[in-house]
Amino acid sequence: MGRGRVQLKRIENKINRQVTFSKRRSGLLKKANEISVLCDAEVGLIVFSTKGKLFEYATDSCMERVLERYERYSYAERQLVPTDPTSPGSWTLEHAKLKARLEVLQRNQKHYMGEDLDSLSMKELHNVEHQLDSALKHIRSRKNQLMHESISVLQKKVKEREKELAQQNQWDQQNHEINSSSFVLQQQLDSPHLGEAYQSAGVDNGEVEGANSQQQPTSTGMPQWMLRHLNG
Amino acid sequence: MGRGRVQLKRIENKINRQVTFSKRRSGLLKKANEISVLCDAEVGLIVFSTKGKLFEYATDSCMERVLERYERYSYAERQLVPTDPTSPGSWTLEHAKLKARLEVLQRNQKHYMGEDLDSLSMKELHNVEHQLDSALKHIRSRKNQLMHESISVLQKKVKEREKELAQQNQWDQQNHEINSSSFVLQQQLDSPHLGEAYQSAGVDNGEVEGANSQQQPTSTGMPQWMLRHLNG
DNA sequence: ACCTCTATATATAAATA
DNA sequence: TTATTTATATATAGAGG
Repeated sequence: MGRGRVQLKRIENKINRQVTFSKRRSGLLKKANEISVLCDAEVGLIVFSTKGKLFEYATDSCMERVLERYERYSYAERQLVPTDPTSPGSWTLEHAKLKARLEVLQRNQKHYMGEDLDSLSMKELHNVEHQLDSALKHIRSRKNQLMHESISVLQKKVKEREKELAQQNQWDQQNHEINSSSFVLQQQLDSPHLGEAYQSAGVDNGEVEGANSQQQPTSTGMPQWMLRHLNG
Repeated sequence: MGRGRVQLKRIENKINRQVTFSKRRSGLLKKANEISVLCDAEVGLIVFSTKGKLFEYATDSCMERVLERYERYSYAERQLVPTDPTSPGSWTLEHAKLKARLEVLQRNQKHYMGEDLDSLSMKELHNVEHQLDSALKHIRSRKNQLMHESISVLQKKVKEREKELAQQNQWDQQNHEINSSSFVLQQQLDSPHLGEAYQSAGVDNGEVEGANSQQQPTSTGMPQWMLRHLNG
């Protein structure tokens, strides 16, 4: 892409290689983000430059999560490190126990993530479903709580501001100035509809855009300023 | 790129999303390979589709090496698990890694069970909610599938029984005996309304894409006799 | 799901600042 | 190094098999 074709082989000129690396790296990260957002895919991208510098992209900025999932995915195939029988002692035992627990946890987690369901009976499916349903309720409740707390904080701030402005108005009274904007804001925050909006936003689609893509509009139904306030 | 511009947001049409995913995925893998070769970089790329299928690229086809390097790199910064200096060697490191992963998994699992939510930010809550919602859809879909299979089996059995009874009726014809109970049962299973009930009970067939979460009641709408049959 | 065929949108090599 | 410009090479959206 560009003025000249490029052979698919190492660029020998060091300067060109560095420049190309810089350009293509940003292009690659961009595309990784795009496919993640556009296609609802989970992506992890790791790039080490020749000199060993690290660049990375991960859906939701959480490489940990991607790698965990990757390891879980290829766990079954890889036979997880055939334990070395030569190294003796309780260390090996400890280690084996740990691995066993890890495996159990991972299997469970798979189920909680809706994967690997074929091995479950109908009854087990029922159990998991109930568990997840209950968890979802807790989570939505917690979200609601957070949102209400945020609203309280905001309201307090607005009232303080209201007070300040009132004082200022007093001072400016002789000039017959009227500050109407603060009144509008207060009304918005007092409106019961606002609270309802948050409630439905929480229940509705749990979609959250990738942390890396700040440009796009949110699909949560929440206004940007609210998300920004809440995300902290 | 292409005939129309594309907003950087999730493609809602699921067909288009899938097609775009396929195209962009190959493009992304290609570019990952190109930068790796051209610029002598070490690259690891992991992509999970919405449905959980894994695609990957790694320099020299060795994701293991890339991930190890990555962990080493970010270990230094993150000070994860201060290595015990008394017992040296890779064993300790391996062990520490295992423990760290176990801890992470346990923490995650708690979250997936709706516990220990206070430590989560709003964004993280959103993510967990989305994940659980998606998992629930998979589980309900799987349940549905099981139910349909069971129904097929039952129908087959009933038809066999029907045949047997028909023969018996032939033999008993001279006595003018009529077996009415089998007729009733056959009617129940043939009723189209029954099938519809199962369809609406779970997620409709394999579709898991729709992100919107209906906090539908956990109850499946299945009659007890069906459950009893399926639970085995 | 995957391929083909365009018209366009993007990415980027090379030159330049 | 990093940014801007420009000419081309690629990638890919949309439509149809």
